Amino acid sequence: MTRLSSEERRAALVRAAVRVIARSGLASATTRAIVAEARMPLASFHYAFRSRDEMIRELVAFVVGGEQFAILASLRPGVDIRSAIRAGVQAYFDLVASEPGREQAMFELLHYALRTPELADLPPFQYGSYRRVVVEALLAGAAHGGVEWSIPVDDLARLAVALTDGLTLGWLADRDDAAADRLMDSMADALAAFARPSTETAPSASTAARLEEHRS
Amino acid sequence: MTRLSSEERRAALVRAAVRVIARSGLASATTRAIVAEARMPLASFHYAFRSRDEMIRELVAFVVGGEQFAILASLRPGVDIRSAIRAGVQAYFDLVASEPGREQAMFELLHYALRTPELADLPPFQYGSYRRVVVEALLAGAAHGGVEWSIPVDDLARLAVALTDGLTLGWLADRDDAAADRLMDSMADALAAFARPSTETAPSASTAARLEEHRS
DNA sequence: GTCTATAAAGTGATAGAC
DNA sequence: GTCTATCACTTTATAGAC
Repeated sequence: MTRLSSEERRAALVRAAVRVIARSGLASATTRAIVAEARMPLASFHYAFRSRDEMIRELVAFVVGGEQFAILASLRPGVDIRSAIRAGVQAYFDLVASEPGREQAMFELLHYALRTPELADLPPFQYGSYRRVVVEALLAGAAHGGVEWSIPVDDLARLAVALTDGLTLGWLADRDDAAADRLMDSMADALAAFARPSTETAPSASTAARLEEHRS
Repeated sequence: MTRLSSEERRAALVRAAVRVIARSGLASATTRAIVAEARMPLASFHYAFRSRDEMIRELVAFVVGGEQFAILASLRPGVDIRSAIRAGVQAYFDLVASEPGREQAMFELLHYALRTPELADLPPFQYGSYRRVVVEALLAGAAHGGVEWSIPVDDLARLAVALTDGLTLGWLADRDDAAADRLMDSMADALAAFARPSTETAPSASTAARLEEHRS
């Protein structure tokens, strides 16, 4: 093994931890369970990480960064904004339904971080990251649909994230697929109600302006 | 002490556990921490409860039952439905903001129950209970405001619960009061959009009919 | 450098003295 | 009935053999 294995070991432990947490919950993700999943001896854990919390910090950054392509990948140009939103929400929900443990893990990590002072910076990072993805999707959707948003896109993103969180929690609680389907219809209606026909002749210029505004 | 103290002890331990969980999280709510909070010897815990999970089961029923008066108490007859919704959401949020640990505790209990097969019936009970309260509030609000809902009230309640869950999680993550305020405006707009002028001449009759329908 | 073996501090649950 | 004392086990983290 080369010296590079130190960095690789950290990554392997993080990936193993993600699997353990998704399968059995954060409380079951002991250092023993993680090294067993990664097929390593116990001491390797503290060889790679100073503490369990240090690994969790790296794990959150890893998972939050990776989770966000599904929605963006579901964007389809040329459809009306209500359909685009409905499809995007469906894509997110399909991801949740196909791997519920993964989404449960994200919530468990949030609540653990909220209770751990050393990890206090993770929740704002996690939700800031969610909103940034949704802002991009909303701007792209508006541009494709020839509409503009009647409230600041940051505020609309907050609403959309709140809705998806609520959708997820409600479905995790009772696993009612039909109810989730109806809820997604309502979500699409509610969000699309904030769209109005674009006043700009060049939609892309409007989009660029909002992007600039968002960067401030 | 009379024989009644057995029942009282259970209640005292549950109340102590609620305080410990709200203050320090579910993971810190060990049997030792709970009996210390209740000023009891350790053995009293297993004298009152067969196991820690048995107490958590009783705790969830206790807290879910008690949490629900704030929204209903905020109902004000005679105002338009959008204002009524906005005020109800604000009342809920004020409760969350005044005691964030309590709401965090509800989420932690949900996720713990989702990971504990013996407690699998608690999440549906918890969210069913939330929705039942919101259904009542929505029906009362519609009756007072002279409107009716354009989608089944059960579905609208699901949307409302999703929104409040998302509002709570987002605020817990970054504690942005101003953003929460704007989000509550959007929530009220979104929910009020599902109201339309009542077609019935007697709103109370319509309300009674829907209540009957809901009981089926 | 790597890992076995162990330390030190918790945990839920009980046996047995009062 | 009540509670002290303790069991059996698990946890994170590390010392020290290889």
